[in-house]
Amino acid sequence: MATRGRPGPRRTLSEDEILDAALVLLDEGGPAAASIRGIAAKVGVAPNAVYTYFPDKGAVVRALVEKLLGEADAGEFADEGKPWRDRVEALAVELRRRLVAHPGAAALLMSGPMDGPRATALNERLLDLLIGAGVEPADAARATYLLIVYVLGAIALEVADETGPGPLPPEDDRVARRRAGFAQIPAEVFPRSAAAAPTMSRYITTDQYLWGLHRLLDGIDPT
Amino acid sequence: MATRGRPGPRRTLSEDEILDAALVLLDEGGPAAASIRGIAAKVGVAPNAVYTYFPDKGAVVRALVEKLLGEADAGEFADEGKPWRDRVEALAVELRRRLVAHPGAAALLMSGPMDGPRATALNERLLDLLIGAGVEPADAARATYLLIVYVLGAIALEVADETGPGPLPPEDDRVARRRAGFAQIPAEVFPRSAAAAPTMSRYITTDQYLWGLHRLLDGIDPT
DNA sequence: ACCTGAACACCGTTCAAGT
DNA sequence: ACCTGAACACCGTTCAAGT
Repeated sequence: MATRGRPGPRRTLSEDEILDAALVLLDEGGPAAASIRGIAAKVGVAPNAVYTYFPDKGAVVRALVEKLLGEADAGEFADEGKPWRDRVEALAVELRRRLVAHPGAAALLMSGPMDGPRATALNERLLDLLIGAGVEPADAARATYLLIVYVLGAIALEVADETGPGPLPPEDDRVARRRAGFAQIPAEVFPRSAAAAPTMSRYITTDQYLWGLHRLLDGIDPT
Repeated sequence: MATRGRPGPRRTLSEDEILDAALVLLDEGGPAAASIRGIAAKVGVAPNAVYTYFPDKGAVVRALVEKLLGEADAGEFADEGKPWRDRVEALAVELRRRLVAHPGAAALLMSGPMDGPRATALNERLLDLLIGAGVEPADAARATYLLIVYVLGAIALEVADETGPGPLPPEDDRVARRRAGFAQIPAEVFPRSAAAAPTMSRYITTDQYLWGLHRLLDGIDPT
């Protein structure tokens, strides 16, 4: 559906260039840096030129979240030859890997409804996989949502732990910093938590993430 | 530890008054309304007077989240006579009820690390409960985190679904609105999702929330 | 110690104008 | 159609001053 009328002087930008600029700013400087004015400066136009491509800032954020979700929706979990648990695990790991690479953007994940086409595609993939595994369709729908809540919740909590801008430090460093924090818990007031501090400091690791995922799959497993 | 020197002209405010004002603004006008300037106007001081009580806006938000978490950490789930599953359920329901009553504030839940005293108290309570139920301490720590991820993730996704300011409409209305939205899913592209639309529209209900919680408890249950 | 007025360096967004 | 300059109504935060 080509629009009528003259094509205009030129189209110096594209939606994707704007989203890429927003993501880079988010990665480098955190949420404050990803302003409309910052994005415009990054791509070399006046601030209000952005409004030619997106109606408002919320639309930019929504499009960025969608784009990130879409990029994660691919990979080995599509291999129908593998056991369904392995495929779910592959998807969960891939989603986490991609989103944690952009902590500033990942923090925006749950800032709006998940109703875009990419989110629906993710839902569809998981639904299909679970039904293929023998889960009753109605239960598969609920289980899909449960999985999405867990995966996105775990990722959101993980990146929420990181304060400033810049990329996420290596897992080991983050665990060490948490351990130092948990060491401050007063054992007189919170004896259980103080005793569990070594375990708690590993919450943000891949193995805790997978442990949780499998406890959840245990509750879903139709066999 | 009383501070030395003269007491000052007067202390017209308290931390709690500021947090209450912030919560009311958040409830009525959404995140944009809960500005430092808005809060100051609401409590009748100049904008910068707020900085006598909190070092910056982030501290106000963190304190508000902590306060909300603390308020939810109470109730019947403390009854040690009841089965542990019922107690976890009571806590989960209470947390959701209280947080969903303030959707604007609930959206801030995962915007920072959960390391305050109220969050630790919640952790302690759950840990104690699970260990009392016979779960191995190391597993209990992991299970506690799993439960927190699920509960907060589900609540965050639920309130993310609501766009504007004002209180959350009744559950029935929200379900109806979602059903209308899901009805738009193209069945040719997403056959599974389109077929599951009636189930999906109920994701934000109490029974789906509890269903997910119990699938998760099934994976944790030591018996 | 606590509060105020004024200012600084930002925002998102709109509008009229240019091509 | 697309972009610009200028402006509007906001932000969070700081500073010097008052009591």
